[in-house]
Amino acid sequence: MPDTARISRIRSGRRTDIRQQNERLILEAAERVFAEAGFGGATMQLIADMAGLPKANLHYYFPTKEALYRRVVQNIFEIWLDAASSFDGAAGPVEGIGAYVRAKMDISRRHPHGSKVWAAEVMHGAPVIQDYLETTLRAWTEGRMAVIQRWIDEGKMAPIDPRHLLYMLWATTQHYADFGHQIETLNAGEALSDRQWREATESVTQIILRGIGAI
Amino acid sequence: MPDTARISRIRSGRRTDIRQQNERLILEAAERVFAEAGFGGATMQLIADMAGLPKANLHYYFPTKEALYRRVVQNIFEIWLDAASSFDGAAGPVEGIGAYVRAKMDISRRHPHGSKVWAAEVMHGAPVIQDYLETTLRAWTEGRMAVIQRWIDEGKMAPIDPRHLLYMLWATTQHYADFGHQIETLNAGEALSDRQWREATESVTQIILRGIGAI
DNA sequence: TCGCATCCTGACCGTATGGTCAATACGAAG
DNA sequence: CTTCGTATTGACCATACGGTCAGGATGCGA
Repeated sequence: MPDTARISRIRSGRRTDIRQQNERLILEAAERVFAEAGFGGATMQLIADMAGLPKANLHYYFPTKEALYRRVVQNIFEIWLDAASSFDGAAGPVEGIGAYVRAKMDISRRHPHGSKVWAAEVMHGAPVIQDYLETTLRAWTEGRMAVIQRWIDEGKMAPIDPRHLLYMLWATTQHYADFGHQIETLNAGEALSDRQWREATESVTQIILRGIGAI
Repeated sequence: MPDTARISRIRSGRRTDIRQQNERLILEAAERVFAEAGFGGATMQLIADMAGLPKANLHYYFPTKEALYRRVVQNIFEIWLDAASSFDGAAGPVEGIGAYVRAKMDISRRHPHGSKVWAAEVMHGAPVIQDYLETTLRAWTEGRMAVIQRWIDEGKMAPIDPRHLLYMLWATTQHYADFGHQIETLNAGEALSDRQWREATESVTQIILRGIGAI
């Protein structure tokens, strides 16, 4: 029924806007609350207050707390996977890994809440995204490991175990989001400035690129 | 009243054993449950079941859930600080950082639950250990930064920002505990073997030591 | 055996939370 | 103005949870 579909889409143009806007509002609030309180510590009431909506309205858009949480985790996972593009099409480790570190540090700065939700989800045994780990993430990882191995074979870097290099990249970049509070405390209670973020990115990139013998 | 104190200590020798044993039992169960479910998701009932004690008994030894949680976090913090000794008295970065990485990887393997509880606590804004961060951790960090800076001045390693090097050490080593489930999933669902732990430690050590120009 | 401190625990309570629902408001189309 | 699908919301409910408490068990010293 292309007709009714089109009509419905046209007719509900305004309504669709409301739906999208409210869903976005709720998802942003949820991301923050889940990150700061954890799944168990987060309450629908708190998310509702932060989104400026009555609690019952949340259940109109998301049937359960778990469904809302699931969407938040999925959103993060997609953002996170997008950074993969920085890795691809690079001639060697200096460009590829350099770009990847920069992209991931950028995500840590722009989506600290999302990174924390992801970290907590994995720490709890990945109850809702286990299948993603086993399919998408595993495939992604194997693909990049192959790329790194090729660089090694081509003599563009030292013979490092690609797996542990990837873990190191993830750990180091995500640390600036997940442990942002600790870093801030050790920075005299101040959030990192633009300059400090640049220095952090630079330090990480330098140590790793030199560490794998690409410089 | 040293007399009564001594008498009491002697008389309750057996009782003290019971107390210590039960507290340890509860703390171990709590560490596991807090790590797997988070503070909000953990229930006293679940901890009690895992410890093999009735719930009311938990409240006999620990007045509140928060008090129990606080003890768990403090325990981890102490274990974690002990790894500092590996850092001290080292002639240079190869010995010092090498030993530190080995010690921290060992902690990640032996106390994965503790590491996760610590990570979650920091991610939530360190509600119960903020003062530790501002005092003990800050002092510890500044001390090690000075050591690293000295090594740099002595030409034993490249001029890396000591702060970001420390963050990198923490991030990388703790990743093997905090994201252990993800690592396991990417390892065909198998926990890392002795050999794989050794390889991981070796990879991390190699990349970092080469990355800071100490090799 | 008795007294006493420690330890144990089933039953209970107040509260907070996720979720439901019926009633209502809204707004576009005809 | 009427109709109808969508969006809104206050009131409500069942449940689960942290915490309490009174009564009892245990075991050691005198």
